[in-house]
Amino acid sequence: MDAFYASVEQLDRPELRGKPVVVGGSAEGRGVVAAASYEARRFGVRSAMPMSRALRLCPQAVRVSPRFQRYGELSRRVMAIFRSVTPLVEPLSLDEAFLDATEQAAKYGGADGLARWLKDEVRRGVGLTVSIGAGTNKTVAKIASDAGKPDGLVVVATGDEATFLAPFAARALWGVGVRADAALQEMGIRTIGDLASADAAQLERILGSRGPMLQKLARGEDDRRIETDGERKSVGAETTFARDLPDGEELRDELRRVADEVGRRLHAHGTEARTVTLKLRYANFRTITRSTTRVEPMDDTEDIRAIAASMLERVLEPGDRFRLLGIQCSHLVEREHGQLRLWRGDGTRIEDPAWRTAS
DNA sequence: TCTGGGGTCCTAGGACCC
DNA sequence: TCTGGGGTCCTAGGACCC
Repeated sequence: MDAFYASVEQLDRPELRGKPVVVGGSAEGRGVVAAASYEARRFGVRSAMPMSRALRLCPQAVRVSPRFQRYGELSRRVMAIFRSVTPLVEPLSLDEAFLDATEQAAKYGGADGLARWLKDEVRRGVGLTVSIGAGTNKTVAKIASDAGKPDGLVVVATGDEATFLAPFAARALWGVGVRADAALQEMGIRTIGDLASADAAQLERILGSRGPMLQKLARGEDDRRIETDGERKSVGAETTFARDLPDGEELRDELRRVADEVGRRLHAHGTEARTVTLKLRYANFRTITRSTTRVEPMDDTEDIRAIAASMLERVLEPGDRFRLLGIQCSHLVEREHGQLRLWRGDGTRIEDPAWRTAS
């Protein structure tokens, strides 16, 4: 989707159409930009930018707080349109998905025809524009969709993969972030084409074990499948305070609030968790995590809060000030209400399907 | 200019087991 | 008296994605 959150706001509030819209937290609350409309991007406003800076660049921009529930609704409708074409849909986020339509494309007159049909359906059914990239693998499709934004449609023919990718910045490749990009630049590698032809040994020294894989992707060789059954592995919540907090009542209140939120989300997902991780960011931005794992899964907010609180106790030093506190739960286990649970002497759970049948 | 919040995956070291 | 090799699990940190 194009500038998804901002586009949804412009869809729901016609008075915002044609205007610079920036979705994100407030500048006073240390918010950053989650999405910027194309009108705002013309002023240099970008995602992940501090809101204070965004509003300096574009003072006339309308700032809107995110409404994730609403974005989720529209996302589900878009994904449903995708699934009406093929069951092989892999959502990457609320606003992006891979589709494997190898079997279905011919029915629509090929990749181009299918892409046009999808764009029309989304515009008609949801009222938003979508950019589509088509190709023989994920890397090519992804970069093709970025290349055409907004409202784009780029189809890369079979056999043209490496040639198509070569001129794009290495940073455009999935898995090359700021760090890897900086290291590559130092080696004189700027484009995907440079990466494709770089010395393999040198690349591995710089990127480690990811080197060979990234080089394969850069050459247009990518045989990753569409994964339709992505199971959630963690549930968490975190909050950045409007101002740095010392240890005290306020910090304890925040910890309680975050624990409540995590407990609520855990419940909503119908899961319990064996591991609780406390995340703290100091005023100087240094971030630490502390985790504890229990044999028995927990979903009780009070348990989560107590565990997080005791970990906080253990790291606190006089004079510490924090800007962020978060709690993540992992090692998720499906919740079984009211069902008898059996445990072995060593603390492991009896989950043998044969035992379940026998019971 | 001053850095969100939701995640995933990987690595390295250490405890522990046989 | 000195220390293998296979494995799993946990912890902490960090890169990366949208």
